[in-house]
Amino acid sequence: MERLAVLPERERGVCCPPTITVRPAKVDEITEILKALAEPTRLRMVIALREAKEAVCICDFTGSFDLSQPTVSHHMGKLRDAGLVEVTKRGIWSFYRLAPHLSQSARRILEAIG
Amino acid sequence: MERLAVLPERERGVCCPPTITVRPAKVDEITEILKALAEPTRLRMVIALREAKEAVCICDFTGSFDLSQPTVSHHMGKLRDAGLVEVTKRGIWSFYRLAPHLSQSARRILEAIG
DNA sequence: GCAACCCATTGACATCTGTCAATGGGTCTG
DNA sequence: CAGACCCATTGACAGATGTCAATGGGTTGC
Repeated sequence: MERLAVLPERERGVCCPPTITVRPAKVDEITEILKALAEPTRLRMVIALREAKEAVCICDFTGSFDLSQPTVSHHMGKLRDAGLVEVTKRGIWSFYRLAPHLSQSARRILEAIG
Repeated sequence: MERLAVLPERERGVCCPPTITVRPAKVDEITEILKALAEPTRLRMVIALREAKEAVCICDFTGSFDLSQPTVSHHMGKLRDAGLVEVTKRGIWSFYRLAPHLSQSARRILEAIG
């Protein structure tokens, strides 16, 4: 009721394009980060890496997630493509951690989730 | 180099499942929010609504985004399904605003973007 | 050298997603 | 009432995405 009162007055055929202050490049950057995180497995991976004291290898995730190893590897690759995680190989293992130099956007989003 | 030193020691065949502290229900909730935002058009819509003083109608977005009206409506429907926006109809217009009672997760993510 | 192990890539497949044209419902003006 | 306007839904289609089996490369231990 009272809420209707604050609706703007409008005239037929006249629209009011909203002001978009964000630069298109930034929209794309944030979208890429959000796309990487908008999947349950990848979200759990990132949260786990955020909490982890040490780097985590693929076999650790393969053991705890109910997914095949290629699928786990595929998701980690997406996170890597988005620049959110970093890999270090030693011996037969690939150890992953959150990227140390994340953009401010990425850092803020990672802090906001979970 | 020095980074290798902090890699955990591992034994073949023995993996260390990472600790997942987040509840599965919360993972799903956050994933749904991120999925809704992980698209350029919807991200711009949400940012515009966040900046807007007044509610915004579909025709406003249709005018400024280079997309057909059904597509704009489709994206707004996704934001509505995710509970991020709220609609009030008056006359021939549908006015959208950010949902007034967002979950804490949603609020934190919305603050982190843009 | 050989077998076991870890991991990434490829190929294949079903599902999801973004887009538009067409349509129809609802509302206002003349 | 008739026409113009705003919007949501439907149907259709191309492209992206998540998943696994199969494969191969690289490394370690025997």
